[in-house]
Order: sequence, then C-alpha cells, then structure tokens
Amino acid sequence: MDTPTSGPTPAAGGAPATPAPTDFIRDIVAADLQAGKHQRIVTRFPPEPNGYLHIGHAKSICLNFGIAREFDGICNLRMDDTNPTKEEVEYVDSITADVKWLIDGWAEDRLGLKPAGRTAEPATVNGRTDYHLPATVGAGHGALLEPFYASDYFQPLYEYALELVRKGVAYVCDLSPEETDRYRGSPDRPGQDSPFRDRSIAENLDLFTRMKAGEFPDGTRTLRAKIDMSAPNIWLRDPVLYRIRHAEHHHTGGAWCIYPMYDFAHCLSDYIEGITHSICTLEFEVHRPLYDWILEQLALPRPLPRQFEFARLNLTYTIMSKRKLLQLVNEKLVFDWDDPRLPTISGMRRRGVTPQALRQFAYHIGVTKYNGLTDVAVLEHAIRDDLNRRAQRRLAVIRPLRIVITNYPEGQSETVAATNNPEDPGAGVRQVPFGRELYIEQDDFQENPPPKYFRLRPGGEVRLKYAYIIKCEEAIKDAAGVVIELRCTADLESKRGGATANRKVKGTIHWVSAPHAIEAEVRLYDRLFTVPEPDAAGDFKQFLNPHSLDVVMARCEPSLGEARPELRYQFERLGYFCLDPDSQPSTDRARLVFNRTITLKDTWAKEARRE
RNA sequence: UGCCGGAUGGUGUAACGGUAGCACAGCAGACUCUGGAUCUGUUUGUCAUGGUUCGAAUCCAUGUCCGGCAGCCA
Repeated sequence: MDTPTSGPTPAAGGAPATPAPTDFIRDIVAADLQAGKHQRIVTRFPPEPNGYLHIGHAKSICLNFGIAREFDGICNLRMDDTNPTKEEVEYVDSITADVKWLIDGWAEDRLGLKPAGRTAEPATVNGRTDYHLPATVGAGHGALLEPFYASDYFQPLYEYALELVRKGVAYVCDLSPEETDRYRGSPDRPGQDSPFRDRSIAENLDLFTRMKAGEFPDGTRTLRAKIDMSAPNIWLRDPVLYRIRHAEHHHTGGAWCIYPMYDFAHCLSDYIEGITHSICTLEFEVHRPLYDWILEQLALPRPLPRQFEFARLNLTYTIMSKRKLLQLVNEKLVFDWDDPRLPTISGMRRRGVTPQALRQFAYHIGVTKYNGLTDVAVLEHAIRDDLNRRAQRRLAVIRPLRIVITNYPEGQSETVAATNNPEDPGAGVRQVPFGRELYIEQDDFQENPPPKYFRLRPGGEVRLKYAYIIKCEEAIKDAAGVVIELRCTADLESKRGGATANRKVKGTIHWVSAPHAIEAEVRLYDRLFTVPEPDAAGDFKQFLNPHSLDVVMARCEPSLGEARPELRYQFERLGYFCLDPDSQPSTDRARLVFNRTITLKDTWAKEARRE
C-alpha cells in the first residue's frame, strides 16, 4: 500500500513495499479512467459531525484517499451536516484532525479542501445555471483552507428544490410524521398517495417559500419528491426532501429553518464538488435509485457522480456504532472519546497505534460487498508488526520484586550496553545502570514452577538481559508468606565479552537497577468487551470487560525520563508503550504516564493456560 | 410472503472458463541474551442440486442460508 505500482511514491516509515491494492471499486475506477470518462478522479470522505471517527471510518478514509493517490486524484473532506440537532463543532474539529493524522505522509497531498468561508456560487455552463465548487489541493495557497460543508450548499440546494417544484416533481405535504409513516405502506404492501400530492405548482411554490420563511412550526410540513407510492423500493415512495427545524446550526447559525434530508443533499453535494465516484457503505445501496433520480431530474450541465457501495468494517470484541460509543462516553463508562480502549481513531492514537499500522490493517482486510466480521487479531497483528519495526527497546518492571546480588560489591555500580532496536541496527545502543540491588518482574520468579518454566526458581539460573547470569540462592518472605525479596549470586564473568558469556541458560529476564530506577504510572489496557460480538444480542454494556484498564506504578530505566510523546517504546518482554498526554514535562515534579498499546505475543501464556 | 445485495478453510480476502493462492488465527519444529522477532513445515475451503463445456469457484437454472431497506437520522 505504501508503494503502489501505479506511482513512484517511496515506502513510508521504513515499511516494506506492498503491491497496490485491488478490489472491485478500484477496478471500476481504473475502467472509467481507461474509458476516458473522467479527466481526474475525485472521491470524498463525508462524515456527519455527530461523533468521533472510528476504525470503520479509517477503512473508508484509506479507500477514498487510497484511490485518490493511486489514480492521481483528489479526495474531498466534507462535513455532511444537514441535521442541526445532532452536530457540533467539536466533532468537526476532531474529524478534521483525525483525517489529517491518518493520511499524513501518505495522501496529505490528495486532501481536497476549500478556502475558508467559500460557498458554491452560481455560474453559467452550457446556458444553464450551475453550482460548482472544485477543491483546492494542499496548503500554501495563501488562503486559509477548511473542509467542505454540505451546509455551505443550502442556498443552491434550495434553488434545486425550487426547480423540482417548478417541474412538478416535488410537492409540499401537510401530513404529520405519523401519517407520513402510515401512508408509506410497508415493504410488502404499497403506499398510498398523500392527499396533498396534487397541489398546483403555484401553491407548492408558495408553501415551500413560506416554509423557508419560517411561517410553519416544526413537523407540520415537508417537501417531498413526487415519484411512486407503489414503488417496490421504499425510498422511491415520495421521499421527504426537506423538513422544518427551527434550530441553530453549528455552521450556518440561524440562517435556515428548513434543512435538506441526506438523500437530497448528498447527491447534489457530490455534484457541486465534481465528485466522480461517491463511495459509501452497503446500507445506502437501496438509496442509489433515489440518488440517481434526483440528479437526473435536474438536467445538470456537468457529468454526474456515481455511487458505489462496499461493506462496512465489523471487528470482534468491540462496537462500531456511533450511537453506542456516544453512550459509553455519556455514561462515563469510558473517560472520553479518546479513551485508549475505544476503537475511535483518537483513542487508538492516544493508545499508541500509528497511522501506518491502521493503513496496513485497512490494506489487509480489503474491500468487498460481503458483510463479514473481522477478527481483531488482524488489527493486533498490524499494530505489532509496525511497532516491532519502529519501537525503541527499554527496560521497565511493571510489578517489581526486589533482588540483591550478594556477591556484587556494595556501593558499586556500572553501566551495560543495551540495544535500542534489534530490528534497526542504526538505532544504536544506550548505557543502562546496573548494581547490587535490582527489581525484576514478580512473574519471573516462581517458588514451585510448572514444567517448562524457564525463569527464576530457587536454586535456578537465569540471564539478566544485557548483564549477568544470576542464581537464586534464597527467597525471603514476609509474615504472610509472600516472597518479598530474592538473594542471588551472579556469575561475574558471564557479561557480554566475559569468559562465561556464552554459557547457555534457558531464560533471559528484564530488570532495573533499584537506586537508579524512575517511577512511572503505567496504564494496562485490555479488550473493552469480553465477548466477540457485544452487539449481537441484548445490552452490549453487560459485556463490558471489568478489567479493561489496570493502573500500576512501574520502575523504569532512567533513560525513560526523557521519553518523547512522538516515539514508541517496547518495554522488553512486556509490550509496546507510549507516553500519555497526561504526563508532565520533565521538571522536579515530573509525572510520567505510559499507555500500553499492546502486549508482545505471549506463547508462554498459552502454554500455561493449556495445563 | 416486496425490493436490493451477498455466500471460497476458524476469520478476512485472491483466482475475471485452465494447478483454489495469500494474510490472520491454529498446530508442529528450528533459532534466539525479549517464551518477542525471524525461519521451516502443516491441519482446514468453493452453500446445494442440476445444466452448458474437453474443462466451472467463475457461465445458466432452481433452491438454501445470511445481510440491508418501512426516520421529518446519516
């Protein structure tokens, strides 16, 4: 994905070259280009600003921006903001930031924006009034750029609606919402014509104008397309085009009290922006005839956009519904939209997942019309694969057990050389302090270990990574019988370069020098849900994992005091970690907070479970 | 019982009338100063039944199962 065969873009972030993806949508785009249908491909990513973006949106972003970069096109970012009661600027801002983060270094030169404040102005094309707002690509135009907004087209949309009325294919209907439902019929029973269906064009014009002027309360009238109340496709049974909402809009303020419906706004927004391929998810498939109907009725002078549908992403052990994510946030079951346990883009970013990993994941799952359920293990693999290549290795002990090397001179210390990244020799080495008193992981000692346990046991030997082989001579317990300290001896010749350096011991464990260690809060995350399909039946909240967050105080090697928020770390043998924004910069009151992005694969855990 | 769409190993995805492949997961082994990484091997699949064809996952027919659609949400 980072090196499409159709372009010379070099691999990003050291990721290996991957062939350009192919799928049925890219096939269509390639064929359309081949047939000379378009001079330039324009796609769009059109979220509604009513929540934060999640990994399902990431799939769509990768598809739409991926097509733009592979076919030398553009992908517009557009707020699909036609419902003032659900949308907020906070969401506009988070969406914009998340998109930019995800495409950075990959397709940021394909991001279609427009000068701030610009709306679609009428022009004359082939003797017809036309509205066209082509994208400005990339920054540096002097002008401040912003995303597109469907709400910037409210005036053109209103003009188009008037045209449908004048043409006699749209009418003002006085039915209440409940009556409208009843008249619509059901999937296997045709609907009935509204009693207001045959109003004169003049009356419709008058009424629609007065709707816009604010003469009628919410819910009293709608503008409807006049299509066919007996159509087998429900969306062709005189769908509502406009409804009355006396509500403040986050982008247009109080300018309007009638708002277009999705079906009316979307196809025309696509047209206005010159979109060639309007790619959406499967549930809009039945809307496509309406999408086409509206555009065709208006006899527009430029080429029409075409809609294509693909299957949205479903992932095991999580939920994707914006409504349910909002519920978790509102009910404080998670801290916020960027809670690292959430599948939101901002949550995953905070957790330490990189954009490269997300893109690689999108590449691997592909694009089809089959509505499946993707194993979260595919995501986890993409994350580990990416982090393994980029993470700086560090030593940190999450649940400390004190040990004393009795034959190491008191008061003495030294430093040992530690490899920063075995996957990247260029990353070099660092010096880590070593001394008589250390911390090791509680898990790395067992008094009565099971078979095949390679770590420390009474009388047993283990290698301290980058340092000496030690032998456990004695386990000291407290009054309750729990082991609180280990007395060990070291083979002082077994350090790298020493006489017995090549002695084989079965286990190697990590450690930290006790007097040099710095403390850090470490947040250990696990799956948010305990079942693969929390959405499947009943209340998803009953499947919340009570152990999805565990906070511990870890002892870390001193170099972690200079940890940087943009870097990724592997705490050796534990997992991948990154600095959380809750951390305070290194002052005398420094506070370090790390998030565990993901554990290392643990085949021992599997082995232990098997018993 | 209306309309639209879909069905390939456990999961996701390729094969576009010519040897069913890849990834994840699983299993077995090698290697390892991370029980990580890496490497090797390996179990498991074309929804069913007919038809066309020298040859069908692919084309046709019938059936089965699954998903979506009845907001003045998107």
